[in-house]
Amino acid sequence: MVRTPSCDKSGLRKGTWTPEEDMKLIAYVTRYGCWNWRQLPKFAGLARCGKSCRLRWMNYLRPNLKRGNFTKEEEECIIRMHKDLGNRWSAIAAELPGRTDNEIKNHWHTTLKKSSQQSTLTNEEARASKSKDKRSKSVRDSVPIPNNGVTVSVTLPPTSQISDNSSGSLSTLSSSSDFSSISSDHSTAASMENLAFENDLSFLDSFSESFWTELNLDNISYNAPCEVVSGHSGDINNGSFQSTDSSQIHDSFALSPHQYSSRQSVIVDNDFGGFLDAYADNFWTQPYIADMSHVPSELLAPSVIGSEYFAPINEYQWGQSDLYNENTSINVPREKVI
DNA sequence: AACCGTCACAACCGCATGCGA
DNA sequence: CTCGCATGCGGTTGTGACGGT
Repeated sequence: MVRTPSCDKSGLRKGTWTPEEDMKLIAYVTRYGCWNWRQLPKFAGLARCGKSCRLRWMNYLRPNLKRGNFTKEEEECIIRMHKDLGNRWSAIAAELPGRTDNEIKNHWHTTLKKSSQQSTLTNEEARASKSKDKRSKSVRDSVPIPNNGVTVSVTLPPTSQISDNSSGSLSTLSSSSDFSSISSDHSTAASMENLAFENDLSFLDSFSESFWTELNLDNISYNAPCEVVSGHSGDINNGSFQSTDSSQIHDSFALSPHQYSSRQSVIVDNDFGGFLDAYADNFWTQPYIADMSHVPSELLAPSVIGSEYFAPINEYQWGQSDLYNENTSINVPREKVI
């Protein structure tokens, strides 16, 4: 089967995203959702391939992403699940809300993998020492041998307690006998042996206390006090929005004090530094308005032709219109609420 | 100060999979 | 059933920051 290239190589930007690009993507996805990643960059005014946009959104710009250092609990979870699942990063990420598979994968390769290997070695050393101890004990039965492999007993909750959706998708180590999906590096003898030490995370203690200092950036994730706008729950991209309190969510634009007067009226604040500051502090309470001047008028949300009126986003509803269907390429995403 | 190696992270690439025409 | 498209996934690469020499 011939596959058309996902990226038209000509004229498309690659590499690091600029704040301006981020802003355009955020503005577009916030407003219209990701109805079609491939078409999206065209309408969002981005010289990127859809794949790049999707990656950027999923791995970096999504509102409920937890950024910053991994907590001890998260790392323990990753390590344990990696033992269980191997390199199935997306499955691991599913158990860690706010973390992306890419983030977990990177963290594994840069930090946890070494620690895990170190742990394996330590365990083997400990075992070797133990067996040596046994043997010598049987011979001498008196001289104590210091155990270099520090073994700290860590009681971990069973997988099912980590996340309530683990049933079915994950199996605990004890019940999992099929490691066929486990990657090669995991299926090494050492790793397989290490399976026997599933709860032995002694290596974690080799890190200094400061290592575990949590840079808790939860506040960055969306947590705006708000109320729901009827018709949708703010669910962009399959549940990206999750309010952390009992309040419900509506479009970020609905919170906006800004009223803009024309389709061509655009970026409220061209200060990208300010944009990033806003992103860090109260991102989802601040409006970002994309330059839609390049978008054909018929593709934009309804506006009153001939007037300067362009309806704020909270006047539209998600999923209420037959015109909006994420499986189609028709990109009139919302209908106006009369 | 300059160079170099390492680390962490963002982004890219190719393949797999699901789905609709 | 085949084909083509959209998206997901995991491996790999690129790059900037940082510390050591």
